[in-house]
Amino acid sequence: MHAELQLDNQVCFRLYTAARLVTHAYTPMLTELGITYPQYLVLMVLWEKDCQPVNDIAHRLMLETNTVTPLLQRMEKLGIVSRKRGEQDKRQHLVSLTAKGREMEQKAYDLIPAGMSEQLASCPLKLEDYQRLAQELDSIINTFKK
Amino acid sequence: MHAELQLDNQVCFRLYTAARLVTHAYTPMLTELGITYPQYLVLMVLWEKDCQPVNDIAHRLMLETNTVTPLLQRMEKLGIVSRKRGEQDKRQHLVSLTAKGREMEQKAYDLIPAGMSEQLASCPLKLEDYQRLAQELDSIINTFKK
DNA sequence: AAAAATAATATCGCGCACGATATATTGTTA
DNA sequence: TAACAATATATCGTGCGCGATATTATTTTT
Repeated sequence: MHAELQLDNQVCFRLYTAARLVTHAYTPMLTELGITYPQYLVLMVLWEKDCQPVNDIAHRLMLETNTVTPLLQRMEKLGIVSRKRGEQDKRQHLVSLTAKGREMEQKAYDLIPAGMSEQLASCPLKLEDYQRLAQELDSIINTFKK
Repeated sequence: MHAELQLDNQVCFRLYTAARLVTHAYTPMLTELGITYPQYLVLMVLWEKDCQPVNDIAHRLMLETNTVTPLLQRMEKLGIVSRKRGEQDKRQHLVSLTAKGREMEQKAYDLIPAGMSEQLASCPLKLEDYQRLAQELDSIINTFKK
């Protein structure tokens, strides 16, 4: 009977559930693009700045490289990124978008914002709520990041 | 150059990251208990009400049964839950805590709130922020749940 | 410059999470 | 009551996510 151990009092459980459900809401659009949500995150990183080493991508997404490496290998098989050894530092693997990977930006822009805002129509939160939510999540992320 | 596709503008990426990092913060305490975070969630469900069918546990955690079944099988191997066929409905598997599973509630109470509040000390959010955050996450969860 | 430490990436193993499918039991309908 | 639909759970395959460890290349120290 410890109130601290009740599921309904857990912010972490809500984060865990909200993240799963919102990520899941992306899948119809992402399936049309032929990718998963983590792969979409990698694409966003590369659309911002092409040709980055594995470490930089991992840091940007706050993931371990042993998560990102297999992710990139799968994306390479899909033909959306290519990897080549660094010239000055041969330990690095530089990851670049292929033509297909670059073209997916426009498709994503056509599908995803519309698809998500449609699903969010019934959500009572307003723009300012999302902005504050983003700030509070950033506080939490900063508290726990290494 | 689509602002909608920039990582920094994504609430979903923040949810995904915050959930990962906060869950990760539980691991030192959970390792001491010998369980994982999803297993801890199942325990919280059973501490609230012992002896539940797989479906009820899955609904409470908003997970699919094909996620929960293997989770429970692992927990059975660990000796923290037991499963028996339902009497009136032989399709059901009723999941109950073992003595070990029940004893873990006190251990969890001793370890987890203290361990988490220690790590949260440097987080600028106040009690009222967490309460509003919980409400907003509930709005999001309600919007996307089936 | 050889040896040791560090850094970048990869590999392995395990536990989720879930779509698709299978199996057994119960409920419903013709 | 026999056929059919629905329900509860399980199994299988794939993709994360990460701790532990390995490999190769670079940097630092002796």
